[in-house]
Amino acid sequence: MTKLLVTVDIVLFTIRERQLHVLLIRRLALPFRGGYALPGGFVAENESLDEAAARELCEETGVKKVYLEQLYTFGAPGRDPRGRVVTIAYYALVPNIQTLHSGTDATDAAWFPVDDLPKLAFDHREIIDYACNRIRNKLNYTNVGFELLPDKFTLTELQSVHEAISGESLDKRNFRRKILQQGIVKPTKERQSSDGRPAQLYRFSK
Amino acid sequence: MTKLLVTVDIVLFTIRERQLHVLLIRRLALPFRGGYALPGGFVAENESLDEAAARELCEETGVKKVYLEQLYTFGAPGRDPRGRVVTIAYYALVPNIQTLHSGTDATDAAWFPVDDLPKLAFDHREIIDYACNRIRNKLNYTNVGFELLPDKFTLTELQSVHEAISGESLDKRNFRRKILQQGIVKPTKERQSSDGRPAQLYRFSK
DNA sequence: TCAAAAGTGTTGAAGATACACCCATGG
DNA sequence: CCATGGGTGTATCTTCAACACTTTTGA
Repeated sequence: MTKLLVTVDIVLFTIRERQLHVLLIRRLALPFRGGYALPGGFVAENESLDEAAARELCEETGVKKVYLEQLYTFGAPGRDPRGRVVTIAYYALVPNIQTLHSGTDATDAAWFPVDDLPKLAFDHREIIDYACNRIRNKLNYTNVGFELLPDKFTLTELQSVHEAISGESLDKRNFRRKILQQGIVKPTKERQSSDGRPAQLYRFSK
Repeated sequence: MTKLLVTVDIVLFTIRERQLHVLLIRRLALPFRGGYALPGGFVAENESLDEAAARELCEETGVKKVYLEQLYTFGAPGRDPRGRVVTIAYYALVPNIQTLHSGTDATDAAWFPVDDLPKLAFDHREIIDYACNRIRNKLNYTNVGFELLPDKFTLTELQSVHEAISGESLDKRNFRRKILQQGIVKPTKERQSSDGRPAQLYRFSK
């Protein structure tokens, strides 16, 4: 009946410059002071795990109302030098536009591409790897990609999200046919102009 | 930095009479004394979560060396009347032959078909439902079915495992073709006699 | 008129599904 | 010889993969 320290850690993903990025914060406190780590913290006595994850994410990054899902629980005895700490890992998805208000706990919060990460505190590297695998698999059987895009988006942007996550490039025609056949997006009346021909903007239709 | 009680609970599956069953134990202690619950118990200070799950499963049911995989972590504040308890749920698979040595903690350990469960303690019903969904999904992209069979088995037995888990009946010829094409089983030199024509025994080839 | 990205169909291969009869054994 | 479960092939449909040119806009 020993009690243990219980934390939540969150792998927050976004897409920037066609690459999958995760948010890391610089630690102010020991251990690993000055090192990079995932946002997270201790679970309070009277909150659910999901609530704790949402609260910590908001406190440390200012990010609210995001797609948040439990990932896996890590509890190897040696994973935290302070003692026995069990952490319930979550992952979260946000579109790129969100601005990051650094909260009180964390100093610098910064985005890193998942295939160019700095040295990480604790077992957070392992947690990120696990999250990357999960999101890759999830892409194959769900429409999780929309959580990484703004309300309105072009099909090319959606394709680019899929490519960033899977790491493989897709055929434009096959991709568009598949998405449109599924009927999970509907066109808006707007178009997006950039460099060449303006693109139709779509919206996710649940 | 409050410490919480941390437990593991294990959903142990097997197939009996062409139906998916789970193992439940009758509780000796309060709360829910005399009620049915999943095997499980507190995580000790110096063991990993996987170790805790394997240990508790062995202590309460005598079952060793099984397929064991972490499922999900349940931690709603009101889920245990004794106070705040976070549980890391696991699921495990065993062939039917295993005999159950009731350990010291548990009295009656008994198998129940998953679609005819008694009233359960805590949120264990929710945990079992979650585990059933996981194993059903897992069947589609892995060879998890073999864990529920003895070393040697017939293709009809394997098919029956798939049918018990998915709840749908499969075409014999299509099923056999798919399994044999995958090359994941190899025939042994033995056959199994029962009522009609003896069946070829196969072995799983990693 | 040029550069840049959007948009659009067809064909072939592979995989999934539906379907019915003969075979080997024990009693 | 009969009951019981084991074992086998084919035709069709659906799904996935490969592949290149025309269109619209802004500069």
